[in-house]
Amino acid sequence: MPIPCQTYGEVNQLGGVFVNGRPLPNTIRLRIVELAQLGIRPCDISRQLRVSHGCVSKILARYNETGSILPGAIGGSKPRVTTPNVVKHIRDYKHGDPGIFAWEIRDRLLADGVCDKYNVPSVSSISRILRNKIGSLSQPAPYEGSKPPLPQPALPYNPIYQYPYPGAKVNSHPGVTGAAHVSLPRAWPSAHSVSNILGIRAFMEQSALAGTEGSAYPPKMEDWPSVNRATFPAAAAQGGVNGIDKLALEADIKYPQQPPPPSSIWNSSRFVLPECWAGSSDLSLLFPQCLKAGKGKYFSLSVFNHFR
DNA sequence: TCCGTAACGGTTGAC
DNA sequence: GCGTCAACCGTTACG
Repeated sequence: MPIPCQTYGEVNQLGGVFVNGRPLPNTIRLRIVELAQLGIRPCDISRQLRVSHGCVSKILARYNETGSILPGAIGGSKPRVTTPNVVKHIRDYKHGDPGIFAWEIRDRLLADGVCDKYNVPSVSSISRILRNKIGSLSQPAPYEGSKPPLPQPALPYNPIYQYPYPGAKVNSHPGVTGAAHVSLPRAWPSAHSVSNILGIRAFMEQSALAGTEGSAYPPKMEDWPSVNRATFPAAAAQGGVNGIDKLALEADIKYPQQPPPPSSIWNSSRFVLPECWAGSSDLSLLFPQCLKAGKGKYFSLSVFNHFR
């Protein structure tokens, strides 16, 4: 039984803070995968970060499967399977054979490749379509008229859904195959992959650019907010939770507003802390790939290796 | 002791 | 604006 925590949600058995129903901050998720890649056992990661071992297991499993450390899309509804195209085919089948059964229509949708097993309408759905949308064959369907409907994709899944089909979780990144290993850096250029994230610059730029057109991430909390919050640094002096600043965690939870502009973060190859991070704790705690290069300045490890 | 996973209570967002 | 539904979340407990 988690202990209620007045400000930051609840405290788990390990003493870590979590918010029920909400994903862990990306910083923690990243650390979990980083530590796993360093060969640290999940049980040790769990204890060190004060995250339940079940959660560690889940995050690592997901990373193995998808190459992404990000949580899935929360909320929303499943897309409709009865797209205009499907309805059209149902109507065609019915028109060609008025005595056709719904289950036969379902089989034909599969056989003709109109749908696959994941998005084929149920028999009851087909019956409903026959009853409501088709009814009398002499009447045009609602969307058939002088003004055609807007085109819809054959697979109407909302792009925010990473996995097009239930039970068929595939990586949404191009060129990604199923097999993956935690201990090996990803070879593909995944915006979510740790191998890319470990290039902290890309990490930060994507964070700062979240929400801009073409960004890999929507401008929401799920997308790297915790490292660009004005509240991020001060919490170190207040005692971290899970090795992560409380305020950073809180910032993650509350969807704070504006990340610093990229230009304020990156100065050429140097990572320059935004002013709002003044007095920051050592970022290398969160990002071991960063090397402190002086007051408020960090180098990414790759930059360091390049110049040494 | 470690790990995978089902159950649980919770949040979220499309409809 | 609100309720419903079905996604997802992390924790906990169990084997």
